[in-house]
Amino acid sequence: MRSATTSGELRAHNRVRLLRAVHDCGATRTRSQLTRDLNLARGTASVLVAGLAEDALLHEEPAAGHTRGRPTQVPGPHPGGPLALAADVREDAWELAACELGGRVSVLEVQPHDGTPEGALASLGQAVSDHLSRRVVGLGVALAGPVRHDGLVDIAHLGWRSVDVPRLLALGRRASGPDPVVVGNDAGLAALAEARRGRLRGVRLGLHLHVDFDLGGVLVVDGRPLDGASGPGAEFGHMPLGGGDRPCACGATGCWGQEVGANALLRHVGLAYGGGRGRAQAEEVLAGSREAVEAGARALGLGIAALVNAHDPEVVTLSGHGPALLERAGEALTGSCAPALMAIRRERPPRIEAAALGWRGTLLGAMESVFDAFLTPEGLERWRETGPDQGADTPGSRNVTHSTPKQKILQ
Amino acid sequence: MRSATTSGELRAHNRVRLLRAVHDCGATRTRSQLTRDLNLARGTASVLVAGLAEDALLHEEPAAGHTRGRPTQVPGPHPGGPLALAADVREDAWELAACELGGRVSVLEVQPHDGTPEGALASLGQAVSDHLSRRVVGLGVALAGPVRHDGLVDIAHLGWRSVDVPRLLALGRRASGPDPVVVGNDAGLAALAEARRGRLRGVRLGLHLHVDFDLGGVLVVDGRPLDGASGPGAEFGHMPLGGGDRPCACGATGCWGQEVGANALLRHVGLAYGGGRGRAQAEEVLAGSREAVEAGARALGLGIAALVNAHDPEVVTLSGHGPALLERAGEALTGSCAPALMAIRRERPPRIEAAALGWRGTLLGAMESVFDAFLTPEGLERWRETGPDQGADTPGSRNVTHSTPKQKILQ
DNA sequence: AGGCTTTTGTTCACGCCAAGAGCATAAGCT
DNA sequence: AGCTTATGCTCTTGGCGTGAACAAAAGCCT
Repeated sequence: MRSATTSGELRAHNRVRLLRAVHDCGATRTRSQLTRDLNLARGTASVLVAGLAEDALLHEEPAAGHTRGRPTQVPGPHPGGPLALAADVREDAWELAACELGGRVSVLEVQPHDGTPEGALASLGQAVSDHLSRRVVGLGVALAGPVRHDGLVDIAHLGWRSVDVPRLLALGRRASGPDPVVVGNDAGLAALAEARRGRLRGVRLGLHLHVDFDLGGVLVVDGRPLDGASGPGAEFGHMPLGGGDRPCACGATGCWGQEVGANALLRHVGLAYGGGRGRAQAEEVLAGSREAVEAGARALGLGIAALVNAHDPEVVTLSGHGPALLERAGEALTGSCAPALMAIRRERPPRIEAAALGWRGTLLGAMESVFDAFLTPEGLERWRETGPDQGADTPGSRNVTHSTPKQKILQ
Repeated sequence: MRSATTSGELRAHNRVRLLRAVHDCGATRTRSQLTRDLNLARGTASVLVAGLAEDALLHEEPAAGHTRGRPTQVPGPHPGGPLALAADVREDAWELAACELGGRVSVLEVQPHDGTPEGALASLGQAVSDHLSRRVVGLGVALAGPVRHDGLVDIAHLGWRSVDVPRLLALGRRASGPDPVVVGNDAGLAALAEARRGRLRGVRLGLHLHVDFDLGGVLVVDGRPLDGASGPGAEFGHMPLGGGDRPCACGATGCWGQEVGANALLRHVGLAYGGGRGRAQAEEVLAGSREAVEAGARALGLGIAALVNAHDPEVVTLSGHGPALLERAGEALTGSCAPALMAIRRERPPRIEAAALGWRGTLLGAMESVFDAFLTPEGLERWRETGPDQGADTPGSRNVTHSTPKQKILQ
């Protein structure tokens, strides 16, 4: 968030701070707590809350437990307030959910698909279209592959090459779709969710690794996954850290991800792998074959050591199949990790933990990415202009200018 | 910089913005340019500049070339303004310099030392003490090894183990030393300098690699090198990216830095290496042995490819011996880099460039690290309180409270 | 039950800040 | 010498957060 330089921007800035605080705590904190936490005067908080309530962004409800003193209120999502649509697209199905401010998720639809870009995205686009309303402030889509800033996606194991996700989503949709449409990869979005509502909360530098068929990972800096120059990063799986030397579908050789994910497990026990099939079998291997699991865990530990040497994160979190590897072969993991650490890192090695949000993280991350775009001075200003819930409470009391047209933001 | 939330902080914030703009451009821009660039009203700029001039932070001089209209002024360092002390400690000598706002450097002393922590740091501490004055707003020290947040430093090739740099610097110094004392490693500081005054200026995500005896490297995010949890990062040299499998002095195996720096060059031609000796010979090898140079360049390129896969930086900059490797064996470098890239990275690979500041970067980075601490609302407030150039221009015109004591900040 | 204490919300006067208009200034240009 | 142009300065204006005074709404105590 760019910081305020004029007194006018101050107000917008404080509106965002308050709304973000409500969102980040899941609408659990009372107004008086928020006032203290944000270092506001009570009077300022009054004005801010009143303004946000009038704009259908907040709605206060009485707090549950009291002690003494005048009872305080808990600001939470407004019944007519903003909604983020979030979609998680996996190899054989997608899931679409609506999320309100504060993070409450309602699953709207789950549908299988045939794995082709068109098959997966056209049906999702239709579902998105069905659930559009003035309340929708954006769509976040999680996909299992590298995403470029222009929305093009490659998913090697599904054979997706430079797939234009926003365009395919728009098939059969009415004129104006959700705005913005944020496309991100599963590992990066899982990391984002973990940073906001999981184990990486409050962590200045964390490392998140997401184990699915492949391995994805990112650094989380000050609560935000680190983007690359041409798109979200999250490609730690394509460094040669696992000790192998297989050619990888990505075009490089010896990629770490080749040795760690579900594909590696399947390969290890001689099953067919690749193409995005075999989730069920992989889970059987994970439960059954100690040897395959330990091999994966060792490769995971080896790479973690290299990344810890280089980046010195405070915590390493694992999502997807990662927690299972940690639970069933934790000693193999740490046993391969420790000797590969620099001596000075061994004194205080980072914690290696299961992510708090598990597989749900990718969907929650898609939601957070939408709210990240919304919870800005610009996002709130647009909400005011497009005017949801117009005139219901206070007819004619506002001078709304319906001037600025919606603008497409892709990242 | 934490952003303003009250109207009082607004002024402090804008003072910082203006001063930072003057510093970052090297005191070249005119007041009218700055006013436009920072989106200030002319009146606001007037007040800000007047205030900063009264506090002995800025001094305006007439601009050189005019066109039409009333001539404008160029704000630059005040003759009694803040000075940053910056030291570059190498294996056999140190250099101490004083830097004014805007970045002009005056070398104060250069002295050889015996390579021991005491030998190097006591004499440097004495020199620092000799040049202390009320104008000094901090000391930055660049060292060739990992630094922890508490100021402890390890330099494997010099045998420094958990050396308490601030303490040794204080030997024989009078009661109050410079404040803050910022200790950083050479690669990280070179990256910082490059981010502010070199090729990484304005780059959102860059990768900087510093080749000396070993190899150091960091990501530069939004103009700042990425710190680790327990200290500045800059340890990319200790990932297994170079294709070797030698045990490293750091305690791990196969470290990339083993294959790239001056030590690797010396080893490649059968000369003694390690212990921080052999800078002259290494430069001869660099000039003479094509084979050794190409081996180093290949290892460098291989690691760069892995890092580009993972992080997707916009530019990769090389300092120390890096530019020589690039110049004398650029094809070997790119030849080993390209095939190790993911296919999607090959389409638009990042530029690999020599750093603009060369070996000077470490010293300049040490300076920037001091100004980074100073150019904050807190830093400027302290300057006001400790009151440089008190009452010279405007005796008794200010109500200065000499209350807040100096406070030690180490990082 | 009634009064007291405690905490929170509301209102308003105040001070501070940046914006912006009007005017002054100092050059180049004709 | 007078005009044009860009910049600096000053003063008024509107907006914002602060903090004090007051009101409100509960729990607590006698």
